[in-house]
Amino acid sequence: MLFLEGTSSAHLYTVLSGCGFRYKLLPDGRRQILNYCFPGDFIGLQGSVMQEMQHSIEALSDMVLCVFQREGLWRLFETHAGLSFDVTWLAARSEQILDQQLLSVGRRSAIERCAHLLLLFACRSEELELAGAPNKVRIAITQQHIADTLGLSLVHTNRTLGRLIRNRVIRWKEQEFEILNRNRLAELAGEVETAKAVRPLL
Amino acid sequence: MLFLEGTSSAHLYTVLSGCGFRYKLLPDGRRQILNYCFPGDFIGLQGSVMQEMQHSIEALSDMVLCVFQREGLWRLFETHAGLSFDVTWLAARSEQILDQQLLSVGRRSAIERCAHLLLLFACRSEELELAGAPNKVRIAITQQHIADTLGLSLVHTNRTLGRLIRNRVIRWKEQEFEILNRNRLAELAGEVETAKAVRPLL
DNA sequence: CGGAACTTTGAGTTTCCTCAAAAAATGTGG
DNA sequence: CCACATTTTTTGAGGAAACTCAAAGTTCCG
Repeated sequence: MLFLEGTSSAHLYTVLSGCGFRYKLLPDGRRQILNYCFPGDFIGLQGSVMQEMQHSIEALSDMVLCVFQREGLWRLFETHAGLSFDVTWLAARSEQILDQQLLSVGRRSAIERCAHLLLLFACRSEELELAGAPNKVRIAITQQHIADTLGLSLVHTNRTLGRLIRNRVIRWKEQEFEILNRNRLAELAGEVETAKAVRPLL
Repeated sequence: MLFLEGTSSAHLYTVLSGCGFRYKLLPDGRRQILNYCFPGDFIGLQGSVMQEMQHSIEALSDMVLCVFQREGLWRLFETHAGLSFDVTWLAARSEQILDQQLLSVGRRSAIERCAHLLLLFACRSEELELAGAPNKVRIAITQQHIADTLGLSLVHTNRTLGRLIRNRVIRWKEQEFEILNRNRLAELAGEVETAKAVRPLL
């Protein structure tokens, strides 16, 4: 599944299962991943509200989406105050996550960025109760995805993750990583873990 | 004027005049500016919707704000579908700008970041019709602000801007800069200028 | 006029990048 | 289950972008 930037997609989606990510490209191919979309997330609000999408979306695993008609958004606001409030809640929340990423990419070192991202994945995973075991996160990404999320090169990302692995802060096997030393990770990220917010169910 | 992170501000604001910026700090003082707030922008949606603000705000000039009660937001959704739609529109728009910044900070070189930011300022300034002369932007920021917006050090920012000035791409005097070669700037930024969106007036 | 804030420049260092290639894992068809 | 192609991870080496420290100019402002 793939939506391309610039297309005026007529739809809004809610992720029911699976996950994917939003990203932007520069003309020469450099890619920046903006955020990840997990179940419960809303996709396409920008495209619904603005003229066209300014980003692209790609799936990491099979996704099941609930589709809304774009024109329906306006009707939703007229007739379902509660739901439209939730839409706005989700928008505010994803803005918060973007804020965090921007802080990370702008001001944290490579190892701090990795620590913060892994912690973010862990938090979201727990929030969704996707987690089988605690501190284990199952997500189908490659190191290239991590590099493009953190604004680092693939090679440097690999070396930095390697450092975390060698120091027994995390473990990384196949499509899953495990946090061995959460305190150390939080210390590196330099941020208090975010209080879990009650998420509305759309 | 200053709002501190973590405080549970009971208010929502619309900027009527003046401008400011949102930012986050790391424990050791590193600062990342998230975005700038110009007239018409909405401040505090996150704080209204989530438990507390995760960022701080600082004014660059005297600001006149229109204050809403936080509890009023829910009532607004119930009674004024049109206005609540606009609130969401503004949220989607600021998310778009955050996306752009994230791309910039993550994947552009120092000179590309500067070019992109200057262009962004110019676009917003024109959109607001604050601009006296075309290609002139009046904004009360220091190079430290630019550095903290772009995730660069002050020294490197200074050298990079110096390069743009020496090459007659821009001019910089006091609280105002002028774009001398807009094409070159756009070329460096590597992005088509965004189509102007019709902004709702709150 | 003097102090504070901001800009500019120099010098040396570090982080992160690119290029290149090997090793390991994954997937595919026979 | 194996041979082969592809993708992903890992390692080495050298280079460039950006950083830090330090200090000198400038401008701003009371």
